[in-house]
Amino acid sequence: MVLSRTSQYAVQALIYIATQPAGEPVLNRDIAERLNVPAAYLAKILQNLCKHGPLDSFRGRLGGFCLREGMHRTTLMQVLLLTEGPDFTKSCILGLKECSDATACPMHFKWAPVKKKILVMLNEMNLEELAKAVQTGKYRLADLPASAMSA
Amino acid sequence: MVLSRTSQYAVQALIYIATQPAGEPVLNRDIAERLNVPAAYLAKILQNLCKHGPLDSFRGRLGGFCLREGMHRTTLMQVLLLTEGPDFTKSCILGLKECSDATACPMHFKWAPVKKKILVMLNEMNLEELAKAVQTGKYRLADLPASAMSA
DNA sequence: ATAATTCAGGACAAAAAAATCTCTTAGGAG
DNA sequence: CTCCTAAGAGATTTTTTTGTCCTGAATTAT
Repeated sequence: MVLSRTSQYAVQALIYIATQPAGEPVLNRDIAERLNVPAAYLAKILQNLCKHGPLDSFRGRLGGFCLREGMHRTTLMQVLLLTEGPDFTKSCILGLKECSDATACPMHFKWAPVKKKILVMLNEMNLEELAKAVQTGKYRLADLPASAMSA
Repeated sequence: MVLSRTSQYAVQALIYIATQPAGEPVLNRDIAERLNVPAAYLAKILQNLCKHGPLDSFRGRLGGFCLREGMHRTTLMQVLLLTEGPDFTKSCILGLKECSDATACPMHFKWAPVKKKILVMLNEMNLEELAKAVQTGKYRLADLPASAMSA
């Protein structure tokens, strides 16, 4: 329901990075291990988030990925527009190309307000908040991590 | 966002069948044409809806697909549990296997009420209602059908 | 009976999504 | 300067989803 694996990995990774000390790059390898996600695949996703999104990358020793300056407030909506594509918010639940108040599918008027709620929620949630939630220890970013918890 | 193509086709087809006179089987070919959907693929989906769902099928001349007796009130939730699988309602937005109030992902408590609304909506919408909406002519089931409208 | 029609069912093919591999490029440390 | 490390980038593979094809079984009209 709702998100592609790619988007899920992206969001998880960004939240994880946001939990780490700003300015200290996080290794792809460590993120992948922590989230229990394929490292090579995650690398592609992070690459993309660097090109068009809130991430910055550094090569070589002490390299890794960081949130760019001021990007802690990046919303999930902004992330998902990158990972799911720009039509993310527009799609009709029945898959019609054209579905608006004027040309509506039979679910449109029931679905529209619910969809609105989803979009509001995604616009309200940002990485910093989510990271803080994780840092309380009450929430988990991945299934039974098996490895170390962060400070 | 939200539904697989398979589910979209299934819902569209069921609504279309529900708009047709009860007891008069509708041809797969006609549904596919009306919805502008690949016929052979739709056939598989309808087959599945016959085995486990609200549809009934008849072979030979005068054959086709009908809603079973009493199945006009089938909800979208019932349909989607078939097409998306029984875990449809359980899935975590971040993809965690385990995500409940006790073991929550960082989005869980924001997402849960919205998800609830989606599930309520899906439980409230049934084929009969949706079919009636379509019959008013104010809603469309497919993109620019090009072929005939039903009576 | 026979032919025509329609769904059933399995094998197969194409496309998309997810995941892997390999090599290159850049940066830091000795 | 050289080596090591980590991301960049492209090709490739695997898996899943979507879509096609063909043959068989059931039903009905002739």
